[in-house]
Amino acid sequence: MCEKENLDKTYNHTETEDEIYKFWEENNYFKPSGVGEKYTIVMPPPNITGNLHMGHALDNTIQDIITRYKRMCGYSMLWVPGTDHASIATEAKIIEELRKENLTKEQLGRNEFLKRAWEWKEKYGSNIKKQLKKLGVSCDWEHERFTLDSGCTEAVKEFFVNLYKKNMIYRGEKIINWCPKCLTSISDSEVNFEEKPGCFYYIKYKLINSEENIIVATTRPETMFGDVALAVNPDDERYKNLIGQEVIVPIVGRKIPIIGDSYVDIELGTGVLKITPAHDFNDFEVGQRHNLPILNIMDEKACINELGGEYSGLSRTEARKKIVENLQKNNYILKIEELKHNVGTCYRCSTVIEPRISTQWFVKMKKLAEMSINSVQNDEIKFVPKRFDKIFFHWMENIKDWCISRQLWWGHRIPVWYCENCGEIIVSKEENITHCTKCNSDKLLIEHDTLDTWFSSGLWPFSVLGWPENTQELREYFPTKVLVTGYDIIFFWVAKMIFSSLEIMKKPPFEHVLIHGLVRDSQGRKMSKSLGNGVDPLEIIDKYGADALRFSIILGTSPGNDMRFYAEKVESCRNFANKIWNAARFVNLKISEKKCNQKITISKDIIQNMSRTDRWILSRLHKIIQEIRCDLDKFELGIAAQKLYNFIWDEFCDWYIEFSKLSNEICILIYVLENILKLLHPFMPFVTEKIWQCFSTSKDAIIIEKFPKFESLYINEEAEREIEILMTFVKSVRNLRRELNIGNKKVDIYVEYGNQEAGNVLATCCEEVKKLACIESIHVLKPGVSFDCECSVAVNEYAKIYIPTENLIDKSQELAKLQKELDVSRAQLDQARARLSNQEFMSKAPQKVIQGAREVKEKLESKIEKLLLSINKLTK
RNA sequence: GGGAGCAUAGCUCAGUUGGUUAGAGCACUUGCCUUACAAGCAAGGGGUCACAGGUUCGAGUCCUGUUGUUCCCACCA
Repeated sequence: MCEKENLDKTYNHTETEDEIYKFWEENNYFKPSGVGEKYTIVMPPPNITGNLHMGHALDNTIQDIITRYKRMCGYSMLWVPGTDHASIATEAKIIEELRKENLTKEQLGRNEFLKRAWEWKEKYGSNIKKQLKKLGVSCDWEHERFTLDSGCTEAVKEFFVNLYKKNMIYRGEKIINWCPKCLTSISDSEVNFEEKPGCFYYIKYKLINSEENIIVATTRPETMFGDVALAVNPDDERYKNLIGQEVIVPIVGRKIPIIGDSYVDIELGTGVLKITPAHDFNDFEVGQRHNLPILNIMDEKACINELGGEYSGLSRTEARKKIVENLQKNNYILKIEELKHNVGTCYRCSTVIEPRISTQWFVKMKKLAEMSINSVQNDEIKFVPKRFDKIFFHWMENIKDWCISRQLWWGHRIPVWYCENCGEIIVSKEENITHCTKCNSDKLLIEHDTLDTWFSSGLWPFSVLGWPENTQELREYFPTKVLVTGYDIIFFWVAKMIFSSLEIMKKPPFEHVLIHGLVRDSQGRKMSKSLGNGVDPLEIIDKYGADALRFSIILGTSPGNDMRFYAEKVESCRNFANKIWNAARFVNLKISEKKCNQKITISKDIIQNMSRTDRWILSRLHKIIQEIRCDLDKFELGIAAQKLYNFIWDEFCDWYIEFSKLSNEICILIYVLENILKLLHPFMPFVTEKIWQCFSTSKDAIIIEKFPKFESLYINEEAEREIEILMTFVKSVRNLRRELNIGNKKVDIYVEYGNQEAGNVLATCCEEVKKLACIESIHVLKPGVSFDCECSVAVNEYAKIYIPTENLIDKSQELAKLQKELDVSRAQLDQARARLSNQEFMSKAPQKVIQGAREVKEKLESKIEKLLLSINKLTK
């Protein structure tokens, strides 16, 4: 796939990514292996209308990391992709398109309209697929599904009929949320409340047989034509004697009663409420309780109908204006107060919702909600992070029946026919019902309404596996393991999958729900079209590479928390990809120098004969392997990424590679690099695969390599401690060099070791130390022997280091430096001593912590001793 | 009105069951083109972990309260 020679100094993602993706696809690496335990993820299906945005990028990166990790761990990994027909959103787009041709959907007719919609799907539905591939998702594209494909349609019909037979679906005339623009009902969860300015109109209603007026405060005077009563609280001293009397609705002139109902809040407004059952949810309920008539005064577009007399045909807002003018003219308005209030709007088009009485289909939610709550309470389904279960419970506990019918054409038609002859409702999975099942009449009306999009996506975890057919795949790959999604669609989607699955599959659809936050802009604002602050993931991928984008939205983030998007962060991740690229180039160089690239199997014997630095890096690597596995199993991707970043950059590149420049041993170097690449592959799939293909001795692809396994054999605390000494020493010398401002000049140093171990380590790693700290020669001093020379000194817990030089630091400056260090060390020592002399600490703290405190104490004592000597000498 | 999150370096964020001297990236200062990498290397500065109490041998972490902030749910009087 690539030439080993002449590798560019800079990693080029543009040349790499598409080629690598093609390589994976052609080799069918995304398909489940069929071997090993099954692991299933279903992709939240993006809308066919949509383009890839940062939310998708995040959601799918998380899923891809899990997928690649599990695949490398030997699972038969199935990640099912697909798209959602998004009935209301897509239908709106097509109507928009028609409008440009001066057509309405009615003019076009249902069949032609649907033809258009399918054309739209064919045209744009694959767009997002291409975009997801750019991101590097390793889902099984052969399993790709669509919520409106024939299998999903079968599933929807089966589910509907099943629930209907169990009396869990019913048809009823209720007040529902109506969007006057989309011209359809929508469910409670599809309503957004927005704060909008409005007015409180105080209107006089004249009592019959009296000159007295009752003042009613309302924000919607235009609904007066639908008034059927005034209501007061029966405990309200001011009004309770009025209950039973009648008033006249101004302008309208109709008589309506005054009723008592405890729903009325005495404190709010004037304490009198006008009851308009057809246009308000609460009024509807009050009306039901008091057996009041229902006067619907608006049409489907929320224009006043014939009941509105002269206002008939006007829109809600126009009518309000005209009616208020009329009321003012006739002195019916006492006052008008401005206020801000929350108004329900359509989540798709932001039009103000009009509550509307209509006949719709509903799912009974009580039992389903109870089951769902139980499954989360019993930990059959676990939210990650856990706090989201509270939100889920609260929502489920207060849920009302779910309105599932939509007055749209693009969607699953409700499988129902009505007999005009006997009134029978026929619910059937059959395509063509021609005769009534009860009276055999052929006068049947077909139900035109379609189902809420979420009704079909609620079945997604099992419909994509073949349900309602009892397929082998369904038996093997259901339930799924984890569902990855943002907290913003827990109610829309997650909840629906949970109860649908519990009801029909008798099992939870997944074990974990991994919740992530929103990707916001750099100022913390939600990315939105209207603000124009959206960041296009494809542009970022183009510029920095998919690996960089992926890593930047994972690194240092935690589940459920929002994050801000910064190009600078992507840039630093791009640099990280380049760093690994160059580390690999270095290893490759070593290999070609040695003309040897055999793999090694590491045994105990070999480990014992290895150099200290090799034992150290292997120990560190295996600790990291253990931690990464642990973090990934807990879905702590952000922490895992951080650890990898630090290990690769700070330990492997900055120290081990430097060490290895002095060594001829390359087996361990190769071994560590290969393991690093495997650990990193789920996060940065492209660059790791590219390197694997270029450098690896193995012929296969890294995507199907085994994920590194922790082996305690490699853990070597001694080597870690020794390298720690070495690093501390090198850093001290470097620090002193910097202070002395001696550039890159090689120096001679004189050293007094703090203890035997330090002496041994530094003696045996002499070459490494010299190279890393730019030292010409090291002269070892005997402990306690005073060293008289014009030099500056650095002190740490392991050694005292002198550098003779002409550019001596000012004596007082040097003294101040040492004094400052002494003060800090003394304070720390005091702390450690206090802790160790504390009886309760000694008796209650774990041994590990006590031992740690002892070590700290010893190190500090050694350091302080040396510092004091140096200070004494300076002040002499 | 009910609930939840967040508050840690100049900025953006990590910090998993409480345990040595609180971390990273970016930005900043200084010196280096040291043969993998200037998209780099090395050294450094910068934090009362919002505030006030409490529990504990020990609190950024747990509890209570306060302040600020964001979000969710409910709600067209």
